Amino acid sequence: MPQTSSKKKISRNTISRLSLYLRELTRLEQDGKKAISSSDLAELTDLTDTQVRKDLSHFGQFGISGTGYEVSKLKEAVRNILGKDKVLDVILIGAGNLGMALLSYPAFREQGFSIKAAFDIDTRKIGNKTSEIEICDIEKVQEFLKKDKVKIALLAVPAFSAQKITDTLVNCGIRCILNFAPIVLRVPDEVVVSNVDLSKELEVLSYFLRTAE
Amino acid sequence: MPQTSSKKKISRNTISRLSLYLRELTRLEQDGKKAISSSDLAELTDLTDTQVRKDLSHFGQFGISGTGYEVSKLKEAVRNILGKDKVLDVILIGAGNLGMALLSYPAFREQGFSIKAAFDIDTRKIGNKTSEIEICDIEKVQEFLKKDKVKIALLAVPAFSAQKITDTLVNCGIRCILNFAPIVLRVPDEVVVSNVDLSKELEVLSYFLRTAE
DNA sequence: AATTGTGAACCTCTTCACAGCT
DNA sequence: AGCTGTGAAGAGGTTCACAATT
Repeated sequence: MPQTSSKKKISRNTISRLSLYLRELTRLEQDGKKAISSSDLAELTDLTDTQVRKDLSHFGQFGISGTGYEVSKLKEAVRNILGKDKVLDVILIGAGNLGMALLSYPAFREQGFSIKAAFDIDTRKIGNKTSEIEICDIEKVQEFLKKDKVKIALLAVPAFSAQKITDTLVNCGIRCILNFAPIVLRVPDEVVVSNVDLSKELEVLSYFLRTAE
Repeated sequence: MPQTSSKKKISRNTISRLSLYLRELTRLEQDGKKAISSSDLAELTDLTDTQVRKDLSHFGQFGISGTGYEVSKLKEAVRNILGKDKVLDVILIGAGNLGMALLSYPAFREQGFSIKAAFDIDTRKIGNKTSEIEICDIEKVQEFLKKDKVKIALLAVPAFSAQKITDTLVNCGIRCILNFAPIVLRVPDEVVVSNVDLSKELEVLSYFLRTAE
């Protein structure tokens, strides 16, 4: 099997932390900061200096001994690692309360994500327009994905219909799903799912609230 | 220091998984299922049977050798562990797009969480009512928390104001924060924060999309 | 003098393997 | 026979400690 570049498998936690670094580096650059040390970056992200250096070391050597990291250079490097050097196209499935909030969430565009289309099953919603995006019939998602090779889907539908739609999406070439439905999705190995589960997060808080008493 | 019960510290991941178990157990109970084995529960949550048993073993012995677990009994046990035997009161800070979506998110009430009040800084929004909740001036949150001892806050405000409001909330007795702002919040040790960071999740997907190519 | 990059040590979480229970 | 509960082993992730670099 031909291996393009890095052999070692990088953990999801490492990638999550890279995302935090990118956020802080972007702020630092805007604030006109030129250089930063691993310990200062750790301070900003509530991590340790070694953790920062170890994370970065998986992808190359970006620092200067005695000086630290050049902010804009490191920012670009992390952007590239995360695949954010180009705009990422996504589609939205489900135009309920949550879906509509996602549509009008300005941070998406600012962060380099572009919602190309939105779909819903509810005929009363179809045809509505928000933030330049028209809501289309879910039946047309297959047709859409045949033309437009979007790889990422935001899934904001009720739990009971999430698996069925997921199967369709995967069949049509979707490779990444950001799932808001409170259900464990079944997907082939090559498809990546991230879950945003508000109830789960609240239950975690609830547990720690109780144990702290 | 008097220790109520268990000494050992339970990891956040374990608690997250308990939340998944609770979800599936609730479904199983609704479907009329009486008993379930650790391997079947593992199948439903995409985990391993040993993981399920190990997680539960931290809190006691709930199963019957040779038979498995009684669904409704285990469900109640997990509910209690997570502190969901009583309704959990929360307040909402920030009534923008996301905040409003949270207000009208029916799953909250269904899952035993109750939004007691909502606050915003924007005078145009103050006074509006959604789902029986009136949006109040953020200036009144201190006064509110003096009377109503809510311990959990949903923080859906822009990143630039998140830390300042957090400081106020913590001073007024808030102990748990579900943070939607893309920023690492500084809080005292006794305060627990969970983060919901859409950009981070998308960046993780973006990374895995790129490496899969 | 300050800071990076990294092997080794350490720690935490997951999985194995099996004794013991129903 | 089937399944739980758990000590021990294994895997994975984090931190330590320091040589190397500017």
